[in-house]
Amino acid sequence: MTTLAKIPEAEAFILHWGEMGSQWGVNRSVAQVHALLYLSDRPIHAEEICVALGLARSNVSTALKELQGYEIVRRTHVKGDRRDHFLAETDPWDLLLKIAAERKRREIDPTILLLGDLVARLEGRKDVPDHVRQRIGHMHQFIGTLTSWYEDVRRVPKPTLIALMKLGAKVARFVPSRGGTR
Amino acid sequence: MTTLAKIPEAEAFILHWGEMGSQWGVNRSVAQVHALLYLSDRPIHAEEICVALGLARSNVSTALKELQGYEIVRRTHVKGDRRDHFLAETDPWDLLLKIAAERKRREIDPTILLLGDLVARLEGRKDVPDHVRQRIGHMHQFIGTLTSWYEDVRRVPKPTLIALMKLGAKVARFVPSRGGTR
DNA sequence: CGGCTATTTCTGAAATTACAGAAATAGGAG
DNA sequence: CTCCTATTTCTGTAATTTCAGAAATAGCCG
Repeated sequence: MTTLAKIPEAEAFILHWGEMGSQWGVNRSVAQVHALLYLSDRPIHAEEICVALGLARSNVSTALKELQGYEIVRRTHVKGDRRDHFLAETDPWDLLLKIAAERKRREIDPTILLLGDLVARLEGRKDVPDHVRQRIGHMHQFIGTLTSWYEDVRRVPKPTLIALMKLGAKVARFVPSRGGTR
Repeated sequence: MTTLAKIPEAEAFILHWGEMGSQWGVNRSVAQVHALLYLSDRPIHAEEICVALGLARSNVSTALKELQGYEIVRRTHVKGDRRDHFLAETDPWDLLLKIAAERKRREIDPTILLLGDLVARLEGRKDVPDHVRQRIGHMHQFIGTLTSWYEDVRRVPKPTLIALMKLGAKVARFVPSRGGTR
């Protein structure tokens, strides 16, 4: 199988994945390289990725480093070939968790730090309208709540998590003294 | 209060919000306009936004249209002034739900359609490796599961949702025949 | 240690995106 | 209906980002 990008359906998947990436702040090439590896059942070396996607070697190199930063792609070696080969995470659930973890680290954590700092600086200031202090405070709290919820659920074993998702709104029944799904 | 962007803390918030936006695929100016309105306790007209943020009138116009598309900013009118004024959603939770709804509509729904189409085209094809069909199928299913979970929980009343979040991993206790949080 | 290949970093060019100002349009007031 | 102001759309320019190829580095093998 040397022709992944020659299968029109695989190509469509890869291109769409690239577009999705760029709409969510991930470099298009990075997303395409990921999609290619996701569809591959064997480790691929950088040069092959270049050919398959029509990207420059340098960009593929950067993309691979980025994907390894997310821990959704890892290096392996193929016997008798000293080039690095690359392999992607294939479980979509793991993929989501890994991406979430890294984006939290890169973007959410610094945001919480900044907002915390702003809240501290605004404390007891007479020259700043109350509602400004309050709204920055609310946002800080909200993101903090979401984040600790995330930290909580990411430790739940995957099968339990999947079971919970399938329950969907039914979990609302277990909220003390509440009716449930309206 | 005509000096929101003159408060260094407010300015820092607005600038950071803009950066966050661009990391998540939202135009920086759009995010900044939103941040300004979020911090304001009164409706603001377009010209004032331009001055406060140093953006071109045209970009502010585009940004406002975009924010109204997300339904997180709405037009109002101030007595004795025939210019449009704008006001932002102030509840972070509503904000998140509105943004999620719109991004689902714009990006996730089309993705599910595409993947569904690819899955259909790959059905029973002998010239495509099994694992390609399977992986596209898995991704299709996964995104579908996430989406129906989302459709489920977005109907849950906000207070219940907040209570559920605070429960965090404890909800795992209610998953039938599972131990819970490990 | 010298040659060879793989990989990463650097640099200028190409493409994309954001922008300001001008022009066009819309819509109320008189 | 005409004038006047607000708003949106259009257009050329500026800034940013992406990219390919070149140069530099690293690391094996004989």
